Amino acid sequence: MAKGKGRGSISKSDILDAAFALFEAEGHENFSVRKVAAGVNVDPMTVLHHFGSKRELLRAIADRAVSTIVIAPATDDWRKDLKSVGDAYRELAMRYPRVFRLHFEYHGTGPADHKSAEIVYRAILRCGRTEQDAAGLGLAFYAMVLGIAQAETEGLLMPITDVDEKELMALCPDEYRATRSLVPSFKRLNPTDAFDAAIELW
Amino acid sequence: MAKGKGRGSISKSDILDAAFALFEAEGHENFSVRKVAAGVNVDPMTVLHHFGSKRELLRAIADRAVSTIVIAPATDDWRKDLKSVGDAYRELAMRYPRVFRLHFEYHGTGPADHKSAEIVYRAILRCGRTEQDAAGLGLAFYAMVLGIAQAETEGLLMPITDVDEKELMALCPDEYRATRSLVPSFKRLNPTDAFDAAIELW
DNA sequence: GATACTATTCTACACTGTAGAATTGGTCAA
DNA sequence: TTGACCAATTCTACAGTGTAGAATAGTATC
Repeated sequence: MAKGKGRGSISKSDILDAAFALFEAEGHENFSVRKVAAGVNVDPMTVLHHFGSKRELLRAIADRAVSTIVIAPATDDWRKDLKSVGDAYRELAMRYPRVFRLHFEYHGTGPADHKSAEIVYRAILRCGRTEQDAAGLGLAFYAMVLGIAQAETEGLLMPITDVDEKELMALCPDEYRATRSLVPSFKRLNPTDAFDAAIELW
Repeated sequence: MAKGKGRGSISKSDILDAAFALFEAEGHENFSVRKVAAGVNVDPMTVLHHFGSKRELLRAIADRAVSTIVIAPATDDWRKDLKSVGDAYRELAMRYPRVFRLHFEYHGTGPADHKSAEIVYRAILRCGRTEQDAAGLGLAFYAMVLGIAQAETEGLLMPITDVDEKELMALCPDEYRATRSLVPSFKRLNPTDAFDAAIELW
């Protein structure tokens, strides 16, 4: 069963596989180079030899996640295109919620992938924006999509809990009139609907 | 000069001050309980005694940042209100770029503060949304604002560098037509204008 | 076979968070 | 004043971290 310890018995991508799985299973805090190494029965320094440093290993994990995004090709409906890019990122976030955070850490909030960026820019240009506006709006769109996707993984774009409800209802009734009036809506919040509503703004 | 080492010579909030400053100066990676302790000439365990754990100390740092936000009171112009909430978060992000990240970690992407949330919900309700839409849009607005603020701290909502320009111009001219056509606009991108344009959508 | 090279492991170091015990100093009751 | 109690502080120790640098093993080229 045990693979020999000789050279080549474990490849760089095997290590990345294990690292990715470990990160997604254990989260950032409990992730360590040594655990990755133990998982593939290899010396910790072997991991570093292949990836240079823990930081670069994490970057590789983030890149691997992004590379699994599937974007639908552009259509003739620009809003639909925006939505499908957004959906792709949301889907990624739900699939790998923990790894998704790394994306923020290593790519900030900009387009990590030229292909999806092109779709976004094309869509925004097509709805009659100036080029200067389109540049800024494109990045803003990304920021929104990633923000929403992350909110979803954190459980913030979900129906509020009873505890939350109590907290909100404890607020001063006329100082927090709007907040309180929305409590029933927060209770039946649907992430997908919320996301769609946000896309409708564009 | 040296404060006595007796009890009470260093308060919990002194420690928090030092921790905050250290985090903002050194970043998440180089932050440690032991360094905080050394900075105020105290045993590391004293720090933990006051805050329970490193994690809770970080949470306290994040809370302290959020508590410095100054939100302009609501006006009769709802869009102006949205903008001023957004500006407040952007300003916070620019003031404490490193600590700002913690906000993501500990509050996700939802409203950390009921006061600013109330302004947002009130604004969105006032422009004729249904309550169900307003609930989702309110959270989406937050996600966008925090996303943009973070993008700005990462240098992504800035004019692109010559290196970036080269990379973009190396893309296939007709597959990436939109991206390439926007390059001049990316070069003279103004973060504030971009943010304003995004607010205009609402 | 000798050489060169690269993947892998071994060893060691400085650093981390924090559990648990020991100590110090202040406060209040007797 | 003495003693008891308690909270703030420090001490000690431990298991774990990333990784630099040296040692080793295994493969490919001459």
